[in-house]
Amino acid sequence: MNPANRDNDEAVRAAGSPLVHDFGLLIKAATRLEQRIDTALRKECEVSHTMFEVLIRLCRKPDEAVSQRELADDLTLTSSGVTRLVDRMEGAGLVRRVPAPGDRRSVLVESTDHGRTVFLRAAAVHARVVERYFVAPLHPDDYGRLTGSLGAIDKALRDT
Amino acid sequence: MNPANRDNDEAVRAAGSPLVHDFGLLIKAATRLEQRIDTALRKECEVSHTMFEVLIRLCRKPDEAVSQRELADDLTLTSSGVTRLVDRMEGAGLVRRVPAPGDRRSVLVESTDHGRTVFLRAAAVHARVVERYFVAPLHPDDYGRLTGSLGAIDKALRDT
DNA sequence: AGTGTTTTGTTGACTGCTCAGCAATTGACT
DNA sequence: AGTCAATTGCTGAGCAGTCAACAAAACACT
Repeated sequence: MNPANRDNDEAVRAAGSPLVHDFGLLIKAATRLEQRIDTALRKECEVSHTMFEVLIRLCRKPDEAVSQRELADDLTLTSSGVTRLVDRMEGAGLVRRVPAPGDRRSVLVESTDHGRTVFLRAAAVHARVVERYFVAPLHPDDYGRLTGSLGAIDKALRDT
Repeated sequence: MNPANRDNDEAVRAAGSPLVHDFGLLIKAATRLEQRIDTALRKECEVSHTMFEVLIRLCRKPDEAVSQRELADDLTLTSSGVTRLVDRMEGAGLVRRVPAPGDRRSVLVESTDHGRTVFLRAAAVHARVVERYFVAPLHPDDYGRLTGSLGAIDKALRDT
């Protein structure tokens, strides 16, 4: 058998490996899930999923202002990505930039009243989709294991 | 208590809900995982993660040519996204377009020899990252449950 | 106090996708 | 055969992010 054929067979084997398939499943499920949420939020609340994630972070504690850097880390975005995201959200009246007391480089972002109102409507849409495609398909005792596993993966990623 | 305060409290409660957190974990873990793979593949093999996924699909069976439509469905992309992706991959010599016998609208895509070579190198990189951040962090018996759960979620998404 | 390093956010140029609109081909139904 | 609908891929325009380069402020260390 010549080398080209060996390569070919090896490629076929590698492409069919269960690890490749399982990992693909994670990426695909997450992608599809995010797309569902995003289109639902855009249609019903005129907010993108990313904006919704910002609002989650901002509404977690009352009157909590969060620096753009912190947002970037939380959302796995670059700082310039956050700059532009906050630009759009500010334009839509969802958030407001305020200077950070004690650090004149930093910019804090806080939710407006309108932002909180939109967040509440969006949270209902979000809950509906999550319930339907994330909770309902799972056996009840698999749910806890799934989140535990995801937590372990996330930890491994953050630790390095 | 006035309505504004009630909204505020409700927003705080919604933002802190465990479902919101757990779902965020899934999205975040998948995003970070994909970013790792993508940067590793770009650095070591000069291929994006999306291109790698195309090669997986094309190398699964020897000499299997796949239509662009099929690729679009598999990768959760639009057809125009695939058009442009295949343009770039063709430019890089990884794949080749061939006319579909029996349907003059459709375009089949097949891997070149160079595509298979690159795929083999990329598969090694992919395996390394997946092993480290997807397999290693999990308890062995959680792995099977995780993929089962992901399969159930993916099925629910595809069925509707 | 002064100097080099790090952190923070912004900007210009680019990438990789989407959406809307299109032409070509195919299929479905009389 | 003839028409109307659906499918397939392509293109222009636009959006949401990246990266590289930057200025301003803060920090570290003599």
